[in-house]
Amino acid sequence: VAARAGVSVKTVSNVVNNYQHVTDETRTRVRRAIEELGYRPNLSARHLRRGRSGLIALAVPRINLPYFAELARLVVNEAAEQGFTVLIDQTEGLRDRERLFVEGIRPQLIDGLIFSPLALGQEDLTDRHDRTPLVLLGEKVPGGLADHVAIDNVKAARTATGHLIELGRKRIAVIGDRPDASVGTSHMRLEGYSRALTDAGFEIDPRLIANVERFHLSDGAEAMSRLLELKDPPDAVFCFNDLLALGATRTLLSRSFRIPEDVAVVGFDDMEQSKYTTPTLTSISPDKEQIARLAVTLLMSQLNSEGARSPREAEADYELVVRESTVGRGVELTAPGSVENPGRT
Amino acid sequence: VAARAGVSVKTVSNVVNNYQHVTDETRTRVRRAIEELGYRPNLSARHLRRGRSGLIALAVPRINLPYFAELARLVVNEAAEQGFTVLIDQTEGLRDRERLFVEGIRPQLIDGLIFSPLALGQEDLTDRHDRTPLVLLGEKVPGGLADHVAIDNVKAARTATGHLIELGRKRIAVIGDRPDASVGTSHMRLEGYSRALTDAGFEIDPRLIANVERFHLSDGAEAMSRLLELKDPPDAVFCFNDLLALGATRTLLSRSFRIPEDVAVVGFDDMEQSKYTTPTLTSISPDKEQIARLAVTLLMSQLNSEGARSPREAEADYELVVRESTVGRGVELTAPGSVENPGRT
DNA sequence: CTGAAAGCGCTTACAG
DNA sequence: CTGAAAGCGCTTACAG
Repeated sequence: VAARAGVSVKTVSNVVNNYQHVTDETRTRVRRAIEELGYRPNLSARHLRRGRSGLIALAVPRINLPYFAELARLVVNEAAEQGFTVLIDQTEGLRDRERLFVEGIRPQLIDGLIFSPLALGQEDLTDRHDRTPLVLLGEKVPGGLADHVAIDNVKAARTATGHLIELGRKRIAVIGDRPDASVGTSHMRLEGYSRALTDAGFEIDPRLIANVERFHLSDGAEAMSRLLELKDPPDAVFCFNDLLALGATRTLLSRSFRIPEDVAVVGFDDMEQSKYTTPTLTSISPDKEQIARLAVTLLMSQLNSEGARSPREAEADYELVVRESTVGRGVELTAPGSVENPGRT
Repeated sequence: VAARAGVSVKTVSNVVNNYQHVTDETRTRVRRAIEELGYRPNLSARHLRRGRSGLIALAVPRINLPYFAELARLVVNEAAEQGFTVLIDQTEGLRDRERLFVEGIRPQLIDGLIFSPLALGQEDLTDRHDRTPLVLLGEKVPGGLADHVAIDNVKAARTATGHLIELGRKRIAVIGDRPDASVGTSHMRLEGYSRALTDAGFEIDPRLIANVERFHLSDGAEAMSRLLELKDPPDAVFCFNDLLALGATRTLLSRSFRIPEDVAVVGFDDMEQSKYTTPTLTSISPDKEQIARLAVTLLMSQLNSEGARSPREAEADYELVVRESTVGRGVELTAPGSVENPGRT
């Protein structure tokens, strides 16, 4: 290597890696040599030798979905602070692809995986051969087989539904049930919705539960259309994410329903743009920064623990951000949105 | 390695890499051995030996901005088809960070870089020591120093402005000038705007040119506020991206201006959600899929060409998607948006 | 504080 | 069709 530009290989290595025991003078001499020769250490070689690559993967259904895009941004930043680089995998929410990633599609290249599954089942984790440290996000896979970060979805859905009840809404619909995904986020949010209604002495009307294939704009728009066809249509709708809510909003406004006067709308995720839609969208806002931080921290703790550590659960905070879609322009203040019901204390 | 599970190292390698000259029987025997031992090839070692990592980086200002999120999705998919994995860098649009990435922050780890710069200057490319293949996106850096993919921004801006002129608008404002960025996208779009006006015999009123710090929602909202304070406010506004347009829309609607009756709005980028806002947003829609494909293709061609190849320019198509924000509900058809003026033929 | 050597786990000419 | 060996470019005990 650039050894003959001054001293020995060892010394160069010491300088490059900022180790001790090098005279200041030698250090500058080596630095200059590196500069002159345009030397760049080969990271693949370093990885091979160190047994660690400094790469982690983030696997999400689709990176362009606002929630995942925002999360990706935070994970990339958080990882960078720990000296790690993030590479992106897209599962499309397909079970087969999700299994592939959990099984380790890039053997021994990545040091860890942060994974937001949609369809993964417990048995996929039990079968797991790959030993890459894993942190699961959001969707809870039963069995406690891996580290997991999420907010309390049941409680959050209760908060959202409770908000609508407090506003005096009587027929509260929900968009986002996915009956096929027996376990998971949808299920927990539906549970929270049901509990809130029951607690308030409401009956649960199954016709007000609209299911969807995916959590996209078009699904929300279509589901809302179906709800409006009921002979006794809803006066409020709780959507399991903001995209569904925007889709529903579109349907409502294009049919000249007023929001919130005729139908109040609540979303989930609090994506960036929900502050700027018309009306601005009331939404459950998970602390995404905290989620990203917890995920990276848990991953690092796995990396630094010898052997298998017992899996950990971490719960992130959330809050309900109240905006025009439930309370109208009346309370529109200068602030972008008032806050109510913190996730935990 | 798993050699003693059957034959020799060479044979195992042949099997793993799907080479010829292995009996079917041997092949299955080796496969079984691999399975039994749970063997995973070490990719770092392979990279070191092959001199190629199969990793490419995508550097964008922020991964959560809808345009870049959508682009990232397509680049990741396109790269995956070529057997490459994408890792994400965020520059925040800061010149110093952009220089860092162009200089090669991960020496010899990535095989190539797809880079969407905001602040990079010609001299940053001239000084470049790093030899990693590079493809620039969007922002054109003069000097023809690297491969480059973009749409014709001048022409696209002309199309957008021309659309407003055809609709009979007289005072057409623009949001998105960035006077400090002397060269670049903003500049070209402003140029297209000016030409369209001049061609139509309009005078250019500098008070109708609103500049912004960044291309975010809040910048659009603020710029629109400023334009509305003019004693002769605009009856149309062309925003240099959809986020600016949504911010402007928010300001307009919250002050009870009607879109498009009072003010027509055109955006740029045609992000997913612009089909579902109220009103839906007329926007210049670059062919993002084509951009991603061209970018990856150019990168691969650099990888496969021995020595330095002379830089190439590739132009992607665009179209103007006309929606409610310029023509109102009247023409709302069943289709998500009609199309006008293809980018090129 | 520094030098010479081994080894991380692959792949690939080179013989056989 | 297969075996034994060299080498990718680092880092790191091990001597000195």
